[in-house]
Amino acid sequence: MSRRPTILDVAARAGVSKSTVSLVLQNSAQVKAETREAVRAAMAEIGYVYNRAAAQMRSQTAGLVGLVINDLRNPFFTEFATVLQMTLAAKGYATVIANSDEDPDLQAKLIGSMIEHGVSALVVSPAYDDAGDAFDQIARAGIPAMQVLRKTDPRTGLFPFASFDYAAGSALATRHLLDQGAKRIAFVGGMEGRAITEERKSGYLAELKRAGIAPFTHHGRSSRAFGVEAVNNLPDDVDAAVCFNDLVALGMLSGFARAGVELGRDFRLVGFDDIEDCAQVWPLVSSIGCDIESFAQDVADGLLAWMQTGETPPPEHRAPVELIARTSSTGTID
Amino acid sequence: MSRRPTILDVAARAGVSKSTVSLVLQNSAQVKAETREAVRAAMAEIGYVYNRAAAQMRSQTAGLVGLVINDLRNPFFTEFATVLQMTLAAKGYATVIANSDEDPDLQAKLIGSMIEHGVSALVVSPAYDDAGDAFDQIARAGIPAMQVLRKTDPRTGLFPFASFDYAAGSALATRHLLDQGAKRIAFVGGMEGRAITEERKSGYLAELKRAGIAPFTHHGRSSRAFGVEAVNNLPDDVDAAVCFNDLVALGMLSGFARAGVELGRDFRLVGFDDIEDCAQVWPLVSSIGCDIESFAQDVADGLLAWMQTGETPPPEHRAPVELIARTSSTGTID
DNA sequence: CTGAAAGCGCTTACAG
DNA sequence: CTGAAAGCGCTTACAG
Repeated sequence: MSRRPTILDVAARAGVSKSTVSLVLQNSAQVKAETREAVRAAMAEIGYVYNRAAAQMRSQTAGLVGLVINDLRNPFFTEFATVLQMTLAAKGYATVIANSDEDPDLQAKLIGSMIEHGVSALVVSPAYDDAGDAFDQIARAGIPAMQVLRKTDPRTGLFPFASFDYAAGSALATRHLLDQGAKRIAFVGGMEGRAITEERKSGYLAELKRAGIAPFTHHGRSSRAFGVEAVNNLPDDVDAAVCFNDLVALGMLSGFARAGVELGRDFRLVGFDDIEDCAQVWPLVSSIGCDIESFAQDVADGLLAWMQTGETPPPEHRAPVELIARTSSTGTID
Repeated sequence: MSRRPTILDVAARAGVSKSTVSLVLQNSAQVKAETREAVRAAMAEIGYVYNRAAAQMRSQTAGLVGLVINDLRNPFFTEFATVLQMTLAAKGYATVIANSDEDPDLQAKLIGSMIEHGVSALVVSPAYDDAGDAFDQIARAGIPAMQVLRKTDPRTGLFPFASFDYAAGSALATRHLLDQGAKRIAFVGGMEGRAITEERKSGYLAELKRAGIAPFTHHGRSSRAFGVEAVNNLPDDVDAAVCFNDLVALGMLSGFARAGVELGRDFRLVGFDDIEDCAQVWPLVSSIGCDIESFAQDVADGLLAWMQTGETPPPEHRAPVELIARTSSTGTID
């Protein structure tokens, strides 16, 4: 039990040269099947473990992908991270995951650390208010990197942006609420001025304009807590709401439950993202479904192609969304 | 813009030898402050990026920690993973995170990959039904590794186990429900026979025995969906429940809301884990608080000590838990 | 299809 | 406090 065995030990054991062992490790077709088997057997016998650091140093590629997320505790991002990690793992890439916790300085540090670790590519759902350091760093390192779900760097040629068609989503939600007979619809949640808030609001505003109804927006944090409080901060004539996201909608659901207001009858609600909870609370919460699983897979596939063939993903990709109408907006039970 | 600069380029620029540059990189005290500054300046000027693969190869340490989680989508584990990652990042370690999705084969592959990447330590919340491959692999590699929240390998000397004092938790919950006047208390959720289920059940069984009341257990998956259905599968005289976890409790909450049963009055409920949602749904859900944030920090600290000083954590650590009584069991509003 | 040689970018004793 | 030299374990042309 001295040191870990190396390819030299494997070579000695199998009676071949170390180059041959290296070729076997890379599944090269130029090694005879028989030789390959002998080498594999030798590896198993002596308990050889591939040393990626050495390989990485020589070949300049680590089989490592970095993922930096602004809020990893948000189930929407967790699901994204999980599917991305699993898809990449299936292709032989390990994923270094980090939560920037909406902190641009931490984000810059994390990205720097990942670059040092030699990640082959990065996926970033960026914190807002970044001074540009994060992506400048990546640009200097010349690593393929994508912006997902949030865009903070305008260089989408360099850092392609992938997200959902949020404007279409809120338009769908608004039209649906009007169809259900809503007279005055509020838009609740989301920090004013942020790109994602404005996108999600734009479809709502467009539909209301078309219907000749005045909008009412109540902005704020995208949390359950904000949703709970929002219930008490709406004008009396508001009888429906499009929420910035499901967390806000779920918070409003709790607030209304507490206040004895029956959702789907006294008030109509549509969330955004269709996280799992929407179908598991009562009343069931209508939402704009963003198929995060397919989205994460698409991102993974695009990234793999980029790393392997050099083919850059399109500068902007908008995944389709759909309305999932449930009790909170229809009042019907299923 | 040819290749990335190396310490040789930095040395040339700063007018020192490459050893000096290396020492500066390691914050060695033997370099004069003045020299250090000159070297740092040179690095910044030429855009030097530390190459960890090379360092790792020579020093045999990567500054990388592996985290393998059986279900990364579960908010309890997400929180754990997030805090662990952030604590390690603050100490200069990057974290490779992977979701084994309860699949022992995938788990073995992921651990193998992490070992190849040269992780300095591993933290595993293992999938059940592992044939032992996972930890055997780690044992062979001789890497510090901890089992957290679930124990599947009995070698706690080699793989220390850290978790919460679950038995005390369910005893607390049961006693509390009895104090509230519950006559017949069920234990709902958790797969029968699994260590964690049996632990969480043991305190419940002990308290009921003490009170001379017959237990009623309804086992099953630890999901909201199971909780929703469980509501319809309890004997009529059951008027309270200790749930295996909060997901089950939240599912039951939805089920009762749908059935028009008022929690805290018609039925009393205590969950387990005290995830964020408990305080944000309505009625508020009582739960056994497991301070996952402190726990994750303790695990991180223990692991850092182990890596740095070789001091092994205790074979078994049980973090204390507390009862958080809320509306679902007390019927009172705050 | 296989072998001998060079080199990836660092760290680590060792001399000075 | 600083410099010259060896070597970590692979991959990569290049010969054969």
